[in-house]
Amino acid sequence: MGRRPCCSKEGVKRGPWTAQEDKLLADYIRDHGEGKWSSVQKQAGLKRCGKSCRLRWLNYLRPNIKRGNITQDEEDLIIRLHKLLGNRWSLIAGRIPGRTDNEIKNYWNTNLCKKPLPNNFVPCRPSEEASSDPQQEQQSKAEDKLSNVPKYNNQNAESESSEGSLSSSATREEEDYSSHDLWMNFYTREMSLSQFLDTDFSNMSNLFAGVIVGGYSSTKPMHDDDVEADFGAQLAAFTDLADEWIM
DNA sequence: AAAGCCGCCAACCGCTCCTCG
DNA sequence: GCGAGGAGCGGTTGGCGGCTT
Repeated sequence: MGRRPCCSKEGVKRGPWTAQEDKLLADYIRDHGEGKWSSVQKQAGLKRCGKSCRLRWLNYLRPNIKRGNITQDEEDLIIRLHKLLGNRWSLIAGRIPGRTDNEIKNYWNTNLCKKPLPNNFVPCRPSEEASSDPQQEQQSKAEDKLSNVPKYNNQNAESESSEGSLSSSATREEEDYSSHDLWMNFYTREMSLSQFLDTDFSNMSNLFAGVIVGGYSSTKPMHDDDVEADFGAQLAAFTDLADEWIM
């Protein structure tokens, strides 16, 4: 295949993990804690590279991991978060207690990617030509900015979920918000994060809403500098507010 | 029964980001 | 400021099991 192994050292084992290897890794992390992956190989007596150990721990051995059976609520949340964050699987996973980025990514690619989603939302990978499109480039910058949003810790995520408004049975606001109204309600805390994420952004016209809806869709107009400036300001405010979510 | 196909998912790779000296 | 090494992330691959022909 021509692929270079991630660990060039001789004697580093690859492929499926055995129960014995799992035990060695789990014991090591129990005694020494997470991190220092590069020293795991030496100190735990594993013939695995640090990256492999880290992946195995995060995706399989870590406590409180839920496996399989993605619920309808979780699926709804994944769709909404993907709408908001794009392919930021680790960010999405950070907001869904017990799920790993790898599992969510796999679930998306094998299930949700095939499902028809509302509006003009394009859930799968961005098209190749996107990078050469100025509008797409602007959006890409916006997504980069959004990627700075820090992780929403699990307790917060759970408390959000427990409010019930993230569930599929949540009652949607019938109002056709302008994005400004939406933004002011969210900003003044009259609207919770759950309600914010539950909003039907497709009814909104301006760029901010477009980015939230958009993911990788390419239908957003970009006409003049004022619109761009407004978009930038809202996006910056959004990022700042996101910082507060985890406080 | 067997061969081929397909979907799922664990694991790997390459890249970027972060930290530290 | 810069480079090296480690950590983390997203895209991709490949093995395996189930299904179809």
